[in-house]
Amino acid sequence: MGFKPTGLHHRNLPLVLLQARERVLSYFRPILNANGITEQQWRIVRLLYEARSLEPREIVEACRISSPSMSGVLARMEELGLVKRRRLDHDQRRVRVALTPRARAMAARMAPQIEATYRRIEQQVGAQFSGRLQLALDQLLAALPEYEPGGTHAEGAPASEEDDAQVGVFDVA
Amino acid sequence: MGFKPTGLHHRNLPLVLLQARERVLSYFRPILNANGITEQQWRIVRLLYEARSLEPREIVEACRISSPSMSGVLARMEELGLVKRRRLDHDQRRVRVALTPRARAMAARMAPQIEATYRRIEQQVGAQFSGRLQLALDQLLAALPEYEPGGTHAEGAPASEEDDAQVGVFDVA
DNA sequence: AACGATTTGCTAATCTATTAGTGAATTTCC
DNA sequence: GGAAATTCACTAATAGATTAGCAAATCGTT
Repeated sequence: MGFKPTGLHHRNLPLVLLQARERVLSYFRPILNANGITEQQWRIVRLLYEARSLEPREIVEACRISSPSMSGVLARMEELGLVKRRRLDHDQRRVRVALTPRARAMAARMAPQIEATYRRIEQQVGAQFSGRLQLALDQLLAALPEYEPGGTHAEGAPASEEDDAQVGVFDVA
Repeated sequence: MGFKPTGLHHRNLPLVLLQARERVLSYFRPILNANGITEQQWRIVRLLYEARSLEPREIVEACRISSPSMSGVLARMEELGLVKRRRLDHDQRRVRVALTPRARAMAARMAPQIEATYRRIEQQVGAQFSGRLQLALDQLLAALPEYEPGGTHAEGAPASEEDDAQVGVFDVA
């Protein structure tokens, strides 16, 4: 048989995750475009819509936007009148970011469209499957610590092939 | 209770997928960096390592890199001696891309490291869970068609809340 | 109080993404 | 056979990612 010995037996998991993300995102992109907002900007708007105000490093962590990028993103958003930044009194290094009333109004206007889109997606793939996928991703993030190239101390409890029945959520009948 | 009526009841699924992808990718990034190759370049190298030669539009589709980006990416890779491009005789528009021997050697050298990293990840999260997550992502991609803003014709069989038992793979006991 | 180390936000340079648009070659339809 | 539409690769402009590095403020220790 035309078997090619590439030695790569595993699928490209980061690529599959990228494909899944882009597929889902294709349903939301029209909403973002209609509101003249980028993907990253929406992640920040949505976060601040629920958290009221945060510091840049917290937004960086939650939205997975790199610190250098965040600087420019927040500057543009302030320019657009979406957020306002103010220095903290007791620590002049730090900054507090919050949505402007205009941005809050936009988020309130977008929320029902976003929710309706999630319902549409759940209709396509099944609500139960959708929920279980969410859970699976959460479990992955919980079980798989961020890898740091220099870190010699192994964190997180490794789950072996034998004892992963304790994970439980995806057990088949 | 301090309940905030934001109207956003669903988690940010694209963000969770992004977090999962970046978490997994953090394990592979050192390998890519050690070989002086970017993420996108590795996706292309890996694809061509198994497919021998492809046309740009096929690589665009498989690697989720936009067509305009692909032009620059391939030009840089050709500059670096990773790929070679040649026009097709019977159709002067089209191009055929293949790895150089040097790039094939690099891929062969990287393959065992990549595989070892997958085994390490499976040790952390459990091999069964890892396999089921792969399946879940494949099912999502199969059940959820790409959304196109102008498309009036609904494709793909929608799975309702009631009949999603047919999905089967994630059924609990 | 002062020193060094850390944290925080920022800038700079290079690469990639996104969107729009151009030109050339091919296919389709008449 | 020829015109129109489509396909394909590429270019240009703006935004974001990545890496490295910097200055200022704070913290910890002495």
